[in-house]
Amino acid sequence: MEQKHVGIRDVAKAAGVSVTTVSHVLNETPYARTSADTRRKVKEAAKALGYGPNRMAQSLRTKRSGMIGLLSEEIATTPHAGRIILGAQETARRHDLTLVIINSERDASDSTHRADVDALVDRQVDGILYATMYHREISLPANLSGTPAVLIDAVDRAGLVASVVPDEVGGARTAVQALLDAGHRRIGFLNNSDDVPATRGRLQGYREVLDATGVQFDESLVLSAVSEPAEGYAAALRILSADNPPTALFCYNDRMAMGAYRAAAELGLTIPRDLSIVGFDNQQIIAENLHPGLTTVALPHYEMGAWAVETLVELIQGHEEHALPTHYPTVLPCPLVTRESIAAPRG
Amino acid sequence: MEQKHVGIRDVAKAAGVSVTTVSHVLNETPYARTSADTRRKVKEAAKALGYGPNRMAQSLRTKRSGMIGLLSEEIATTPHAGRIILGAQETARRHDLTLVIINSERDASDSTHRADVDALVDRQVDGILYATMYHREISLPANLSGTPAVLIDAVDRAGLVASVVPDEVGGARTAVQALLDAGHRRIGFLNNSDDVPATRGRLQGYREVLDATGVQFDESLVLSAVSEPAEGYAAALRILSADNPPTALFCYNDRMAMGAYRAAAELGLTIPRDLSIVGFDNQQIIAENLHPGLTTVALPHYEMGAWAVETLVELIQGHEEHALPTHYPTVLPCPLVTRESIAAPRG
DNA sequence: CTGAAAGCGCTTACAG
DNA sequence: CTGAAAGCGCTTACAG
Repeated sequence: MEQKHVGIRDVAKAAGVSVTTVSHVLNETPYARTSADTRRKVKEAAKALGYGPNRMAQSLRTKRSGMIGLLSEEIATTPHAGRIILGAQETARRHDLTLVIINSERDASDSTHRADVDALVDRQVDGILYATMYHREISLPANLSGTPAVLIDAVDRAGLVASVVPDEVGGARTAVQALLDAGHRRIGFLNNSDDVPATRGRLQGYREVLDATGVQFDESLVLSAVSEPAEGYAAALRILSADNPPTALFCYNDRMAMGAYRAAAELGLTIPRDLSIVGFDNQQIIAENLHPGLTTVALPHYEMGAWAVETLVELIQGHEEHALPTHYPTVLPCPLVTRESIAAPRG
Repeated sequence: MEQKHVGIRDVAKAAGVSVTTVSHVLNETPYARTSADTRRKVKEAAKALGYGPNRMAQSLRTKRSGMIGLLSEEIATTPHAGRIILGAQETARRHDLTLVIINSERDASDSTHRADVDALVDRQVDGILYATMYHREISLPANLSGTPAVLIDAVDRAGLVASVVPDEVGGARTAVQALLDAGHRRIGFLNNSDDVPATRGRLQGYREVLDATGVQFDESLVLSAVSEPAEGYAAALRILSADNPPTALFCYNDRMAMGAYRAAAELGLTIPRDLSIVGFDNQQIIAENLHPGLTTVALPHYEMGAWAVETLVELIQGHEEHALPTHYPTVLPCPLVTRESIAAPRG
């Protein structure tokens, strides 16, 4: 039906007015006064013709594309990423912004990253979101500096751009507190062996809350391993077979917790009767389907995506005064998701 | 640094030539002859100024935006979706196309879908990819008809637009054949209870390969349930506790297989010694981390994304002659991923 | 081999 | 309250 593109001129002709007037009524230009009758005629003509303004032409004229770019490392292939996209997209839509997503490989070269940024800049995006697949410290492509930007789940080594990350310390405190509240005092920690912010933050939270409760920190209760089920299994087996084993385990993530479940089963330990476990990440498919369901701490992916867009919008509009100094990353809470893997210690 | 936008005029000025010439050398216009010296000067000036053409201005002029839209239902939140995006994006990049992703809610209204299509059309995308979160039959928004489009993991009820789906029948044949090859003859099938193409196709494949092998179809061996771990567990418990239970289970998906593993464990059955299991989907986190690893059939998500973009590019370029009649959906193979859950039946 | 000029579809001072 | 005209940054016949 709309074989040939219908433009603002067609609407003007149909309504018997000038294109100027059509533009004013369709955009509801605040200072432009138009008669009710004219407005009606224009709107009717536009609807009848199925007119939609050519956004590229608009952008060219207004210097605002209404698009923001989301540059992400492997985001499309990592399980949590979807919620970042969702949070960003729903928020973007609320601001009438279209999200353009570019997925780069995890270990892409600097020049690839620069090319991705250039692609976005050439497309005149109004701002850029830069997301990593897990909480990391990164250096940004130099050509990003000309465009408003915010980092998601990452902090800028140079401390120049706004960023939002999960509250690793607080999340760990929450998780361990749940164990303490249930009465546990010997709490093992299966930590990640990578030197990333989450590793350090979760250890810090673990220690802080133990301190606050007056429980002596016991180094032998903390094991580091690759944060996957197989390694979590091995580490759990080791710690649970030791003398004076812990009555509860705080796992760096749900994947390691998955391994810990298997270790417990092999050792004849029933969860949570003989062993309480708390995870981190709230990775749906794991936490919901382990038996019993895994109590864990959720990462605020959706919220980070939403926050990032809100902040980007402020940057674009030049309301930076409202924003905090960008070198302090914004930290979002990690709430506890209670299922059935925690009980009081035996006896 | 690049405070004010550098345009083609700046390059022309710096190189001491006209904008026409700059355009020709930068775009390598085939019929335009330029001296080697001019080309060098232009390229140097462009690089020195960090010039990148304004894609919106280009598009406005050329009527080709170089963008294709990916409209998806919940794609960002479903575990497999990432691979569709990845396949589509890598292929798009190879064709110098930018992918614009719009995520719509699963049960969005028709008007929301229309609005999403309009958003893409207003942005002048050259074509649209429409993806669903699992193999489905759908009706397309009417306003899609003006734009080249291809469906991913979905077929058009009206049979008008090109589409690509997994070979459900073939995948099921492959899965069941693996069980037959191991020597099983009593093979249970835990099917999905939803009336979707995968349910029908996988049942068909199961029957076909049984027939081909001369194994009598036994209705009591086929159970239908919600395709989740809990229901898979219940169904497996039921079928394995019956008289003359099957020696192997073909599960509609890995999630149900996950439940079947638990049922087997409770029944004291060791996999694969006492019971062989084959799944469908190759959902990484499940299939890899179940013990023993789950042999399953992979869905060609990446390939569907890639195929869809290739086909869309042909449609855009008007090479439809190459394409098959669009009312036959293209079907892509589902290969077996062998792990450790299949062995010969006991005794 | 090179350049002047029209025009893609809009918005926006500006004039009336 | 309404409209003629300039111009956003490019590409592309066309002329030379």
